[in-house]
Amino acid sequence: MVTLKQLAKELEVSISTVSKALNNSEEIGEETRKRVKELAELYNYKPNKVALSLKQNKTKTIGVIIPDILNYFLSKVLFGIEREANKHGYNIITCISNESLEKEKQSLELLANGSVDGFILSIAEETQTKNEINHFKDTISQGLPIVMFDRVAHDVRCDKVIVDDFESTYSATKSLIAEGRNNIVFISKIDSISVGKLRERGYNKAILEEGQTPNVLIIKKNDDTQQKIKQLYKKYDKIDGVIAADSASGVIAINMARNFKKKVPKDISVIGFSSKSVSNHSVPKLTIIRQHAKKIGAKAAELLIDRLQNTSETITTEYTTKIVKTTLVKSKSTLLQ
Amino acid sequence: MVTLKQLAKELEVSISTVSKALNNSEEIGEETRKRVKELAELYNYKPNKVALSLKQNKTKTIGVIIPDILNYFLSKVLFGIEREANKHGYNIITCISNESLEKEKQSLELLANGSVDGFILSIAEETQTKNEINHFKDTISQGLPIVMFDRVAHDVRCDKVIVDDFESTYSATKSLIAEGRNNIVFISKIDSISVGKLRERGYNKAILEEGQTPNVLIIKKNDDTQQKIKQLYKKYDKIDGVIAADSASGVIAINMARNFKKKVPKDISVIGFSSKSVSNHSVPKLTIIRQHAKKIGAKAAELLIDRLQNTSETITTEYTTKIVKTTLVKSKSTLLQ
DNA sequence: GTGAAAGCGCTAACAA
DNA sequence: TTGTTAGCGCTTTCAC
Repeated sequence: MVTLKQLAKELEVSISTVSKALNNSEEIGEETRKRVKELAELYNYKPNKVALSLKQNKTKTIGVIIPDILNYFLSKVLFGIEREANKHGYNIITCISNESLEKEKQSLELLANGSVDGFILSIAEETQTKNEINHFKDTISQGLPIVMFDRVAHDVRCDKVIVDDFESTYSATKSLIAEGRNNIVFISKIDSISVGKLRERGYNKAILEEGQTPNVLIIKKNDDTQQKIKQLYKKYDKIDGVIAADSASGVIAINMARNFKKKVPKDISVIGFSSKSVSNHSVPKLTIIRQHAKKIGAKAAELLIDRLQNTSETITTEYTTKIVKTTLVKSKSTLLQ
Repeated sequence: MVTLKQLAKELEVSISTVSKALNNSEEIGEETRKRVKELAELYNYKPNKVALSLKQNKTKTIGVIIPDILNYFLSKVLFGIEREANKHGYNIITCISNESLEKEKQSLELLANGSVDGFILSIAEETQTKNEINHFKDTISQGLPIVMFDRVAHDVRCDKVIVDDFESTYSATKSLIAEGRNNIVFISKIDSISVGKLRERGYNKAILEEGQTPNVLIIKKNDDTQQKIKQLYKKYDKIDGVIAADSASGVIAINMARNFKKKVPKDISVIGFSSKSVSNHSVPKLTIIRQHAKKIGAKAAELLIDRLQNTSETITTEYTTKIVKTTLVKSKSTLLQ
């Protein structure tokens, strides 16, 4: 990489002249500016990012910590973050906590050494079950702002972007009830995280309001989802509706239904929290609750960057919690229009 | 963040003393070392990463450019890269080219300003169709090593990690033939990228060797995969085998087969390039060609880091192409054991 | 055993 | 209009 020094030497001017010329300073004469720029162009000069970061005490880099990169929703949020960040000239350093508290702590500490200007994260499962939040508080008090999305800790004072998990599950359940279903089961592989619990509560509320009895199937990490759903259908042959809290269960519920001579959506309706591309995996396609993952990511990035750029009175600014509303996208796994 | 300067001031010693003490230099007296370390501990001192990078002219950061973060295989490779990189004390900056040549170029240029020590990437679709490779060559000649994985450019001299696409598709096709299938169709949504072409060739070779006629269904980006597969089944009712080049088509082929009263695997066998978790989306589960994505990522990271650390005679070192062999993982969508 | 000083690449206040 | 200098945080050589 060419440096200012080398350009200066070759042009026989001082380093600061070169620097100013390249930054279009009015101080520098037309003629010199032109010469400098030409040489810089020729050598494909690019200001050294590291030096700039050191000088300006900011890196234009965001640390993103996500629990699981193989989760479609989370990847999509990451996508949204990356795009929005890029738009504002920020890069992202990605760490994967792998649902582990320890790794999450490490990542936070490792990047809190000047590598990034702030964090965007979704909390690891272990962190949620152990209810640990001190590492977040420490980071924030070191002056590094955090924006949490999806799985958030309400006791940490920071910006947040969340989904209306409770309401959307409530109304999805209601819509199945409106179809005339009265044996609706709730299937969840994400029982242990906050959003999973919220969704279950939304389902419960809707069911109880109708005087029906909740029926919940929790699938654990190492369970065989197909087996579990098969057993469910075997045990309750009256099931006529499924609300799936995760992206796979809904698809599997549809595909498995045929083994029990249940026609979808004639005999049973299915709605899942999933994405368009996964909803394609079942025949008929799954009706989904879309979470607008990209938008969540973009919003999180926007909030963080706003905060980073309002250097002045960061302290006084109140923290925001933005709710990104879900959308029910109807496919052929449900009856209602 | 506390700096050496602040520690030095408080301890009433010089900055260099503090630095040396923290680095366990033998030059510094036992007593002083202890005092320094205690204060550093107290203030939770961490050496500023940016300053270190500037001083040592390396960032311990790897730039990763992937075409599509929503592709399960690519995300999984990213996971492998991240884990291996972390193990060696490296962080990763992720850029998503979104299959665009322009974005790929930009990312490369943007990070080639001292932000990273080298790159790991898989080539964007547009880059492959336009057969552009100069941006890679430029980056390498600037002294930033590149490791390519999966979709590689053979004309660029750099380390590569690839899958045995041709051979594995060839032998998967052969295995269906061995089951007695003689109307095997090849379905691909990744026609335009190098690996897609290799897989198709592997299929063709196996089919032609048996004197059968290849039958290929190409699905374009905006096509409805379910519709396409439905039409296929309608048009060729003799189909008794499917080789799917991408992760979704195999799953859909299975789930759609039932609409045509085809029993899987009695009447039709299906094999797809996919992952364990997606293979679960079909009933019965899809037999897959596993690509060991995490291993590919880990290997790529290993190759890059090796090269970065052999500072001495990088030039003389020959470039490696590592082939990570796939594994056929049998489920209930095929007959053979 | 400890400290002063240079230098990594850059910007910017100040001097000329 | 151009140059000198200091300084961002750190390591390291060399002097004391």
